[in-house]
Amino acid sequence: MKITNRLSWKYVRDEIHHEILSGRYGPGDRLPRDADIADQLNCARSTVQRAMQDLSDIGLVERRRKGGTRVHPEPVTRATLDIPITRHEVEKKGGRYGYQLIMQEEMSATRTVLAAFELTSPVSMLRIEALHLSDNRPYMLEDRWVCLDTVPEIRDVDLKIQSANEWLVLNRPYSRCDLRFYAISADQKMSEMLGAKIGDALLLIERSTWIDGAPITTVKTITTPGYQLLTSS
Amino acid sequence: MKITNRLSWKYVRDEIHHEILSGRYGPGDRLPRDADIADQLNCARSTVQRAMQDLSDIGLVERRRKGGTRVHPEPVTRATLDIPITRHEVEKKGGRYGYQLIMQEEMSATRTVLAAFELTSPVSMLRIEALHLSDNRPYMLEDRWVCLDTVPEIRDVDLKIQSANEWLVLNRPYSRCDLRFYAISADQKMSEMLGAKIGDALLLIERSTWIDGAPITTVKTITTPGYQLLTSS
DNA sequence: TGACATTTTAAGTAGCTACATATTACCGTT
DNA sequence: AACGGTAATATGTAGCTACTTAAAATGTCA
Repeated sequence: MKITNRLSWKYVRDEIHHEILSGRYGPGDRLPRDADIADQLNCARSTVQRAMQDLSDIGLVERRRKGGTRVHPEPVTRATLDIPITRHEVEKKGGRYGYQLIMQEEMSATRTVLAAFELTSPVSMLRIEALHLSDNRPYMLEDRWVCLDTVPEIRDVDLKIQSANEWLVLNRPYSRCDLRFYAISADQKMSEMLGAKIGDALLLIERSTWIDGAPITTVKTITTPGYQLLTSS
Repeated sequence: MKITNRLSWKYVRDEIHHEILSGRYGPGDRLPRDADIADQLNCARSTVQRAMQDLSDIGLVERRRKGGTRVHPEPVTRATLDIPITRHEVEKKGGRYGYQLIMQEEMSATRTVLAAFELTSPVSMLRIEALHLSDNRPYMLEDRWVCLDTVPEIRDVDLKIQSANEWLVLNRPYSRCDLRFYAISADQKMSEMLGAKIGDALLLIERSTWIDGAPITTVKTITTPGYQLLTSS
């Protein structure tokens, strides 16, 4: 049985992380050069490079050619959010998923929608309103605009059967995605749709996607009162 | 002038990404093995490995030893959020930062707070309420609990001068951070503090941090009506 | 002293080899 | 057909070398 004396780059990463956590290096402090750390830990520079890359990715350190590596002077809390397909989200929570198409209509994009896509000239779009259900109770209301120039095939999809959410995610990968979170008060229509009271505070998630610069879809999803969005890790 | 015919791993990554975006490979489909892609693109397997690692990180593909690489069958929207120190956030938006300590008191953690930390036995904590200002107007209200066992030094910090937010981020790195987003209606107190109307929908961000399993702090931040949280890019 | 060019440095990238490890695939036995 | 052990295989990790590149440090000259 050979005991591996090789170091994984994750070990090296954690070693450096701990050095920082311990207070040995504070915000703005410069760390030794990769080669020296490699020397000290008796591993290759490439291993340290990989470890440092990761620490840089999570925002803990800042690396610059010639400048060396230093602990990030303005630490940020960096979090990763996973937003799944709504059907999967409901089913993962143990609910039975349901879906209702409220309306669908071809029309020209409003100024608000154009703004979300950073466009100025008018574009023809498919506007969709739909309600996602969990165990026959309202779960999420979605107000979606799909760009017909970019995704003409959406016209051939029966949105009474399959949700635009799922069809798009499965068939139209994106290269850019902007997210926006804020709170709104339920108006008359929302409260009816979601079974909430008028004035209830609701979390709104707005998402816009592009493929190579061309707009795909922008959607506002509103969830029932009390809904919480959590980080993945 | 020598033109570099070397491929950057990012180029390889984007190449593969485009193959997926183009529809050549759909959700669940298996991609060629790294070695073959390397062959085809005339680069080293390690370059493909790096590219694939990245695609795996963003959740686009799934990789398994021997199983090969396949396009993620349940695509998720993966977003990265950066939450900066509040002072930096205000200053970046061009506001003049201000800060008021509302109250600070040593007390035992409530059940809610213990639950946030996944604890059961009582812990003594420092409870802090503070208001962050932008150009002398309310910007963010924070309701914080700091674990005195883990961070006894907080007692020596003059929280009337320096915000706990900033002191903690700069002096107490964490190894785990949970985030939670939801919407609430402004009550009497919140509306007074934030200059909002009672019932206004507000975005609440809850954040709890640990260091090697020991709780550091949990904080609820409430921002003024209309506040939006955006993804970094 | 200040502006500008040159050198030096430390990280970034790429390629190669070698070996580790987790699964899948296969085959023989019962 | 069910089971179990073995081989095959694709990705993961580590180390090495070589070269590239951005930027800091230094030196030079007006």
